[in-house]
Amino acid sequence: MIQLDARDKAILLELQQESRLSYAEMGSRVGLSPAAVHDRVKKLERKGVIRAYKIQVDPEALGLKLTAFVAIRLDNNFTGREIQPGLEQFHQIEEVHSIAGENDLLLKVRTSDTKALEALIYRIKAVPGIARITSTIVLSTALEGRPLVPGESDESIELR
Amino acid sequence: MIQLDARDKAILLELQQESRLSYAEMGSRVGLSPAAVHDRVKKLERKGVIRAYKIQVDPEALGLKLTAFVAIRLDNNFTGREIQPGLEQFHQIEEVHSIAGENDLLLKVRTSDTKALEALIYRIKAVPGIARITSTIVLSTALEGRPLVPGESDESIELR
DNA sequence: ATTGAAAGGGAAGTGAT
DNA sequence: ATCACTTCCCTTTCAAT
Repeated sequence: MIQLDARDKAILLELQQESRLSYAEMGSRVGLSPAAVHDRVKKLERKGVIRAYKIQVDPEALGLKLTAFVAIRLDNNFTGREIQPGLEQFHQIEEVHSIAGENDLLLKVRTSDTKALEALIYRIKAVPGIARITSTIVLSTALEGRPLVPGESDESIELR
Repeated sequence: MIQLDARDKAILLELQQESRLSYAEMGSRVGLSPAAVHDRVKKLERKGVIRAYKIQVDPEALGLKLTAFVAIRLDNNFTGREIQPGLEQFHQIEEVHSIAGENDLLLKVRTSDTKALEALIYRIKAVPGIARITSTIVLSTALEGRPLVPGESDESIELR
């Protein structure tokens, strides 16, 4: 695993919230010179810790007023890996997770409305290997896109 | 709702994948001058279509090797809104959705391992109003952080 | 990791179509 | 509303210490 010191973590935390900060501004926040911050950021990019620079868009502004989680159970002779290409074609699918439990896949999807969700579900059902679909509609989203905080190796010691 | 033309959508699609593009580069991609792109981006920021500029971090690099979805059922006399402040304190919670169905809330959480997840679940259980927790562990993630594509108002016509 | 210098890009204003 | 151009200033980038 990659070693990150407190300053790397501080930099990552800042950039997860506002990636357009100048190196000077970042430097004064974490206590480093602009060039030093620059070096660290470039290293984090090279190591793949920073995967991409993106914008977060308001889904509603794009007309995507409905979010849903779609759980999929596969036929016994299919794997998630085989199904995946058939799912990628649907741009409404934002995430695809392989999961443990009753179902095999969990998708996060966004559509304009229930009608579009219905259409999407029918098309997903047509993908070979899919046995059952269970959809859960999101009524509202309280938190989303929170910055990831590095896992402390001793988070569990508070269990007693 | 905000009106977005084809060029706005093209700009948003590009920025969702790479937000550090120069206005010159963006302009040549969508067929506009740098200044025109600049104007549009600023407008999209002002309208709130662009919510934030962020980096996407590799969770594993931060030691977050476990992702899970935690479904919560509330006691009948509690609402999701009342519970939310009690959940925000846990930085391991990346998303909180209020949902329809058997459960009331669906959380996306990230921890370093199963032990840390166990500790988190116990602490969530201590939040007043929470009746039952059902956790689903993510085995692998095939897709995540896909760009949102504007919802076409006629997506459902393919249903027949 | 800091300093300093050079190159590039962003922001804002202008006038014109 | 877009374009082409110009200006200034900040930022990025890379060299050297």
